[in-house]
Parts: sequence; C-alpha cells; structure tokens
Amino acid sequence: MREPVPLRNIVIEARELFREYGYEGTSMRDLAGRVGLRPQSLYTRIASKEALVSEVLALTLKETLEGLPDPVRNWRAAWRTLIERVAETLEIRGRCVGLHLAYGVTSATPDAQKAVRVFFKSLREAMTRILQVGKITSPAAIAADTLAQLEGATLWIATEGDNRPLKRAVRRALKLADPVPRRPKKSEPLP
Amino acid sequence: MREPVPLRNIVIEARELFREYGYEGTSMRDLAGRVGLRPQSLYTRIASKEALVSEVLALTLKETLEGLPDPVRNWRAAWRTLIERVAETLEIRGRCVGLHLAYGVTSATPDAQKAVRVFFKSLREAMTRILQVGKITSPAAIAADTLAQLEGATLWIATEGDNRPLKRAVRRALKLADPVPRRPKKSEPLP
DNA sequence: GTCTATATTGAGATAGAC
DNA sequence: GTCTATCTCAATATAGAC
Repeated sequence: MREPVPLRNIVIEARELFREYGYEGTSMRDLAGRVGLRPQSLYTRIASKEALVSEVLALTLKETLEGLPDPVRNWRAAWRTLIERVAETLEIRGRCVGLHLAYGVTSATPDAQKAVRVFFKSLREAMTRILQVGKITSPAAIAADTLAQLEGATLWIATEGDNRPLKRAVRRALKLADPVPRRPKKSEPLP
Repeated sequence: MREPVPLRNIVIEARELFREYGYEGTSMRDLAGRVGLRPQSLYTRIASKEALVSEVLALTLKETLEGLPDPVRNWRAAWRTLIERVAETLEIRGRCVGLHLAYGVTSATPDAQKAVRVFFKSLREAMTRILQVGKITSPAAIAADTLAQLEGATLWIATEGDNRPLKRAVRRALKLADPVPRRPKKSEPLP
C-alpha cells in the first residue's frame, strides 16, 4: 500500500510545466514523471489535461489574493503586498504561468481559455478595488496597465535573464501608492 | 509542372502559426496545408521546424526596421515610425510572435532560442540608438521598458480583446519624443 | 520541387487486473 | 488509487519515384 499522491502536488507540478513549456509543450507523461505516477494514473485524479489549467490558475489566484491586508483599512499596504507577491513569483520563476497560458490556449480548449480570462480578470479587479479605495484616477485602467507592465517585463528575464525592467515596473507600480511624491531625480528612468 | 511555392510564403505562414499557436502548438502539417504542400515537401525548403524560427524573426525584424527615417536627421520621426510599426502589428494580430516564441522555445531548440534573443536585442538596440540621438536619459532602460510595455499590453488583447492598454502604452511611448510637454490632464491614466 | 510511402516516436486517453 | 496493456492519432522527418 502506497500513499496516494495529493492532488495539490499534481497541480503544483503542472503549474511548473505550464509556466516553463506552455500548454502544448507540457505532456501528461512529464507531469506523471514529476509526481511519481504512470501517465495513465493521472486520469483517476483529473479529467483531462485541459482541466488542469483551471486548477493551476485557481490555486495561483488563491495564493496571490489570500490574506491580503484589508484595502478599506489600509489600501497602500494592500497594494504593496499584492504587487510584491506578483513580482516575487515573476522574478523567482522568470515568467508568468498565466501569460504563457494566455498566449498558449486556443479555442480548441475553451474551458482552459475561459479559466485564463477569469484569472486575469479577477486579478485586475482585485487591483482595481484597492486603487478605488485610494481614490486613484482611472483605477481600472491603471490596474490593467500595471499588470501589463509587470507581465511585459518578463520578456527580458526570459530572453536575456535581465530582471531590471521588472524591478523598474515594480517601482512604478509602488509609486502609485507612494504617500510622499518625490522630486524626480535626473538619472531616473521612466518616471 | 506547377509553380514552386516561394520560400517567403512558407515563412509568412509559419509566422502566423507561431504567433497564434506558439512553437509547440505549430505543426508542419498545418503549415504545409496553408501553403498547399504535403508536409514532407517542406523539408526540401527548410531544414527543420526549428530553422523556421530564425527565418520568421529575421523577416519580422527586417520589416520593422527597413526604411526607417534616419535618426540623426530626425530622431522623433524615427521613434514615432518605429513605435507605430510595432504597435500596428500587435493591434492587428492581437499578439506578438516574438513574445510567443520567447516564452515557447526552450533549451531543446537552442538555435531557436538564440534567434529570439537576437530578435529582441536588435529591436531594443535600434530603439536605444534613436533615443540616444534624442539625448533621452537612460536610453537603454527606456527602450527595454517601452518594448516591455507594448508587449505586456497584448495580454489584454489576448484575454479580453481589449486593446486600450496597448493604445495607452503607445501614447506613453510617443510622449517620450513629444517636443511640447503638455500639462497633464486630470483624466489621464499612467502619466 | 513535389509527390507517395514509410519510419519512428510520443501524444492524450481508456479498459481492466490488483 | 495505481498498475499493465493497449488504442488511436498526430508529430517530425527520411527514402525514393517522377
């Protein structure tokens, strides 16, 4: 009698593979190998490869949003925590599983496509709500642009291993909730 | 006797497929079908699927940079033209073939990986040179950040069909070469 | 240069024993 | 819940005729 493999482990390893190799580049064989199962045994835990996408993104969304500071009590802390959580993963892993899936899933896998839409919409709405409490102008647009800038910066990590664009994107994002508007220094890129 | 299929056609169709489905999601069968050949016949024109990547990106880089206004004579015109060329493709096609490949190629296809690096490095360096002529501060960082913002904005086109983040990224980019610094309007997002 | 035919490998998924 | 065995299909790629 062996310990059954926790579903959570499968989802976490699937996330690693989706992030690195994308939806098409990920095989159930590789995933099975990572969790120590035969490929066929995966199908007793999940219905299909496509179904893994929503599991992966639901877990990621939960990890990103759970236990955030209450925006109504301290929206700056909520914003800072959220931005730093997103940025930390992008920097450590070098890329975003959501972006890879956003580009990688097609109308051939509609459930996966919908899961990706829900993931980014939820993230953007969470950001928007925080900015609304802070009375930031055009909160929805700022939220979308901020997320786009963080995601876009991973281009340079993926191609050149350069995380400085991401760090600058984080600084611009944090400045939105900076209570003391600083005098811009001459050497500072993209104010 | 049939007209041979021009290599250029094959590369252009491969670009469509790579952009939409990524490297792994693109099959030589689909490509052959698009150009009206049997899959096997492709191999008389190109060495492998991997070799298509550098062809695709070389063509794209050429189209993006050829015939730009001379930065030394008019760097603002050069910048505007370059940004608008990049943005136009992203908006029409909804996504960037370079970004899809940047995320999609792995160390299993080192030549493709190198081609992606060269592509983005060349694009960034062209942008940097223009900004240098314009005496913009930190031109290399600004170039990298600008490209990252344009690429990142495609996230919202891909997931929600919303191109407004891209349009705002374009406006921010163009403002860098704006000769008349305007008084910021209250309703303007991400100044 | 394109075709038919084929080799080889790996993909996602199912059936049934333990 | 996991296994062995198997199905079916599609992937990249090569050989050789025309």
